[in-house]
Amino acid sequence: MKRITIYDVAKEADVSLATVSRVINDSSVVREDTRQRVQEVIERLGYKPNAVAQGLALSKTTTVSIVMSEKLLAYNAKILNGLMDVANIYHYNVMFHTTSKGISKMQDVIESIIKSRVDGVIIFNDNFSEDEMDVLNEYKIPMVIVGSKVEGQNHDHVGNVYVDMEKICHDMVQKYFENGIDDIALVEDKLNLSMMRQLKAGVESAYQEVGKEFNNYLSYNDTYKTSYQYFSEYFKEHKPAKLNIAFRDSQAIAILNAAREHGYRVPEDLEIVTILDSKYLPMMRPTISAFNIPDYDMGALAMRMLTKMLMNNDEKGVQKEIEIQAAPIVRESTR
Amino acid sequence: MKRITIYDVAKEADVSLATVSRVINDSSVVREDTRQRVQEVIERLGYKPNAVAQGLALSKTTTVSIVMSEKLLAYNAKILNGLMDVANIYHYNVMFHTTSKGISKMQDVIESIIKSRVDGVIIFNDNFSEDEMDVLNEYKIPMVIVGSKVEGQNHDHVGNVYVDMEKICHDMVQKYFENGIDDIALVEDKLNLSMMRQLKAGVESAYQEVGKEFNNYLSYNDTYKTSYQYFSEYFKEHKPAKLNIAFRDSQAIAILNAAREHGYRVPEDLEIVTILDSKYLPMMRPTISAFNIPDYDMGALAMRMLTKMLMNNDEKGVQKEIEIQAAPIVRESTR
DNA sequence: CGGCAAAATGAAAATTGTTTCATTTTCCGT
DNA sequence: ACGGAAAATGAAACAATTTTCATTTTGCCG
Repeated sequence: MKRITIYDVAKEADVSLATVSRVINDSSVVREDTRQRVQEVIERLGYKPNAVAQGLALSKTTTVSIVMSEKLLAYNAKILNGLMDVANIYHYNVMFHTTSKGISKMQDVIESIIKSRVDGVIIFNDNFSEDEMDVLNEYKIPMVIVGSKVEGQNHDHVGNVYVDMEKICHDMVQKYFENGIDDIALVEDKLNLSMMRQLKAGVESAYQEVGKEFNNYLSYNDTYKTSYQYFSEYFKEHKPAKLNIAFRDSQAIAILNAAREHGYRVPEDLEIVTILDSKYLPMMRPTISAFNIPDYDMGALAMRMLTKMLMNNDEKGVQKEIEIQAAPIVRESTR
Repeated sequence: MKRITIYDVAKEADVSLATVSRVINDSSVVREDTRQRVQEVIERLGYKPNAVAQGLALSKTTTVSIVMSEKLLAYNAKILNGLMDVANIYHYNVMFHTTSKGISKMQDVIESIIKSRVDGVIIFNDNFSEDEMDVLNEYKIPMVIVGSKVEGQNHDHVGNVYVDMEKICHDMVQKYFENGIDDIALVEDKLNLSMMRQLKAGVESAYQEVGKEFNNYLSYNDTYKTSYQYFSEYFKEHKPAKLNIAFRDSQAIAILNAAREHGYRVPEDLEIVTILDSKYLPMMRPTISAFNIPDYDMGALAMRMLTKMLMNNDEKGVQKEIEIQAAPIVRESTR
């Protein structure tokens, strides 16, 4: 009933532990006939090395942690797919951590990351403070931060894969100015705060450049339903702005549905664009414009960066910062 | 630069390893003043127990594995949230595994689960064969299978949390019969094969009961786009069935958009219902009917079941089978 | 066939905890 | 203050591997 250990294999094959260990780890210094003998015993007994003991002996768990908020997870499974595929390719295990209000705080996650002795961590920029980063940094756990640009960090073993939405949003607004449109509204959001900041910065700077101030913020609603109700009310008293910038699909759809039910036409009376693309946008009538942010690739690149950092112990020659380009996807809701 | 171990703490606090271990584990047999002294040293040195060494010493990792296909993950992040929340409550770590065609096969996942010595596993019914279950079962790793009913298994440490769609689908079709409608079409899907089987079985049995045979299957298309194109073509030559049953949102939306563009009215000319609900269904015009499957709860219940199995070593008194009830959500696309 | 280098193997220490069992200390009643 | 029981502590074994260093075996050359 006991699990089979390296001892059992050694005894059965009449060799020492060291030799068994060597054949497990493909060490080249073992003679071909003994390798085969040991291998045969391993298979016959169904021996599987204990990764826990290996981890202890090697001070290396071949495991990386991924931490993201549950909200983000629900919205962004594709980035997780990218992370997982690359982790699998390099045979890393992944410990998965989520933060959610009430149940699991960042503090606890960090605690368990440290105790688990994972080799590295992937962490999403949002709801993750400077202090928390410093804690992990003290333990010299290589990490890559995904999502948006980390400012002013100069830590040696921290990588960063991000999209910069600021410029692209700035340029979009500028283009509307060129076409004589400056009646723009922006829906606040809390899904990804750091990206939201970039968005706001981009829009505001475009306004500043023409000597105006932007402050047409529409207030945040967590769900589609409340958002839709809000806009339904809002459009009773206000004419929609000519261009409406949302952050995620449900907000954009809320504007679309509410506006149309008030008799407005999209895109003739108002245009709608959202930052985060989703597969549902092309299903709407009219289809809704967005930006293409290659989530899967971001995940894949981030994990690849981390594996590189883990392999190069010296950490030379590993690019530690990658900016992903977003591209506008023009559909029927803008022109 | 070296990590602080229990030895360092013991020496600094002038006690034995055993005592330090006892204060870490809240053993009650240590005197209050020495506990405080040790605790103070632990904090001063910033000692964090090494979970890997603990795992080795205890033959227990306080870690559970979750395995699901990437496709399912993209569709069903909520169930993962349920799993994670409960895992966090009981302070279990989670190893996350995905299967994806090409990159990571179930075989490899099982291999790494065994090597990692996790305490238990949560696994989704789909693309997971009887044989594979047997392998895990040989290692006596407690597991709960989520998603749909596991037939004919009688293994001692296997739990099952599932929805049974068969009856509810059967009843739905029956109701349409009562209203004189028997012109029904069903869209094939491969997202969750076992659930799809239930769906088919339910529909077919309803037909059989009235002495007819059901075989109006519409073919499977992986994406919204191909699905939409398919229905656009299809409706050129065929009149839509009176009731169209899809499996997931994108298929239902494809039917909706294609049908309307051919001048059909929903729900007057055709009704549409989909098995899996999604938050986008209420955003459509008309809104689309579905079934409420409480994903979050399913995840939470599954993980709770597993934690119970892990705590009751005897495994008595743990309910090992839970059937979740689905409920129809009637929106505008049916009546 | 002896000698020697190279290759293969093994013994033992190291990794960081937990736990059992023996020993020491404390506390209590007298 | 003493005996004995109870409580606290410590020494050592144990968990399953890797790795270093010493030892043995092999192979080759003269």
